[in-house]
Amino acid sequence: MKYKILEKPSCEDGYDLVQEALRKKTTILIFACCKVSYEGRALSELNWGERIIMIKPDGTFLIHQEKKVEPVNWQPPKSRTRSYIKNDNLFLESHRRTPKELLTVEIRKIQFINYANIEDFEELEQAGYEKDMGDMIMEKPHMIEEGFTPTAREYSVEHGFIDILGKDSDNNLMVLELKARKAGITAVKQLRRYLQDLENTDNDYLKECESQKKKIRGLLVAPSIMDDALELLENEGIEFVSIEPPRELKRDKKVTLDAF
Amino acid sequence: MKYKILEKPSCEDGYDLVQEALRKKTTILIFACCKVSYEGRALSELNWGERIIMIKPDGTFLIHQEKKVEPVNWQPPKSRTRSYIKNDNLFLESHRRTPKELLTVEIRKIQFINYANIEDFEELEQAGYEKDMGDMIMEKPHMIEEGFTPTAREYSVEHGFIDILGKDSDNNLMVLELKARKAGITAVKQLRRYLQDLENTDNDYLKECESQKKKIRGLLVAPSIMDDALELLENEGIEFVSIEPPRELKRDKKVTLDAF
DNA sequence: GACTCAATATCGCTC
DNA sequence: GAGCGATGTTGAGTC
Repeated sequence: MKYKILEKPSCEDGYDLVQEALRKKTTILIFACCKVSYEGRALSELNWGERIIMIKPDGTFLIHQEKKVEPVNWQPPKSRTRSYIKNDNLFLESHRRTPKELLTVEIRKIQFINYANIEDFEELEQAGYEKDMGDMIMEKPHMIEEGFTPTAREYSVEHGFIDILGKDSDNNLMVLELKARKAGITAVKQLRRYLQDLENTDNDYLKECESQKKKIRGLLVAPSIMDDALELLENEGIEFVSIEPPRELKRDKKVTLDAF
Repeated sequence: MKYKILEKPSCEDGYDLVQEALRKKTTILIFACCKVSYEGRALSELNWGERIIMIKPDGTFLIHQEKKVEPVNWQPPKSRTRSYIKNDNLFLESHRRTPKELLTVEIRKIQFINYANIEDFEELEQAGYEKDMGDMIMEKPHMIEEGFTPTAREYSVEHGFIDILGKDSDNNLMVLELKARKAGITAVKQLRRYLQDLENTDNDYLKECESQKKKIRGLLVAPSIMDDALELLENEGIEFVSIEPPRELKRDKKVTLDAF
């Protein structure tokens, strides 16, 4: 059966449906008056009120109030759900091992409850992120400037990773910090710290640069930059390169490639 | 009416129910075969498949697949939902102004659809966070050590805010960095940066400290600490104080206080 | 499993 | 509305 719905069932009938749904590994939706308590990484209590409960076949457990994107309480995938009747109420428990977390829902009045056998074989295709930008720049380094040659990606320094490291046509070292959205002052500070890290590092290549009087150029690469960030960047002698993150889905790309 | 459910309705009937639900500002749940596209801060496409759609009266729009805690696509509160019929299919659009974002769902087969008038006047009560730790330490400073006196909270320095600033019994300056969970190396680095910031700041009190040969003590306060963080901390001459975040709900506290 | 980093992060708070 | 920090962040990739 694809799905089953019970309207205003007793807690006992609700319990039977939950058991059936868990056995069949289906997705459960409940609209009910409930009370919620959580203990684990933190501690929380939510008094009686109506909410929507969703339990997914992967163990995910969500409780939504009528506001906000985020669930008021939840458990992550691989949590174990069990249910029982106590004092005529329906209890749902979701348990996680590491870290030890327990979510307990006490239901006293079910408005409706259902389970659904979801058939979905598709995955989200997306674009427009920092990684896509990095991929694009590695493929087409001339987007940064003529003669730019990337030499490393995710290059580790004291305070983090430099997104892209490379050389310009004069063999100056170039340090690229990528942002997929409008760059703020934090992005400039981050890049500044990486540049300091590089200067403090004992690195043969850098020593060679120094002996040849090569510069280290810092470049912030983003679609746009905030005013205060631009000011700090100019004071620090860092350059700004405006590049939009690629807005092309892989599927579109694949289609384009297939055409040739 | 508290709620309404339609099983396997036509897209036209589904459209009517959506319109009614939007007018009544209720929460909508739909289990249907749909196709989703999003364009805004990023870009995404999700091909035909069955999902659960939730639209809340605050404008929140969620699309859940059968896995994960996070929705596969969504819009935040205050988004505007509209619906229409095109090519015999039901379209749902959720639009946001700033930043400009559009989520479009095309539904070709509805398994069930309902709206629910949720009554919920409760808010989540929680404990076990960094803020609770700070409150506790401000109330009971001797938890840090005998003679500790807090002087400021959220004290602003170049790279951020010092959680708690204070003095020990010898009038040495104490800089506390709080973490509600196991402290990692980033917490130590953060504290180290704040200490550097303080030393670089032109501050009368600090000058006075210097003239009196007072020290600046950095303290990382957390329930526990990772090995590498402990190593760095010891090298930096920073102290570690183990304190568990308070696990007491405000309601419990209130009851306790009322008892006296 | 632990660690690191990005995210359409979301959310609450301050300015 | 922008900016900043915390989050039971989640999720993905790497080691």
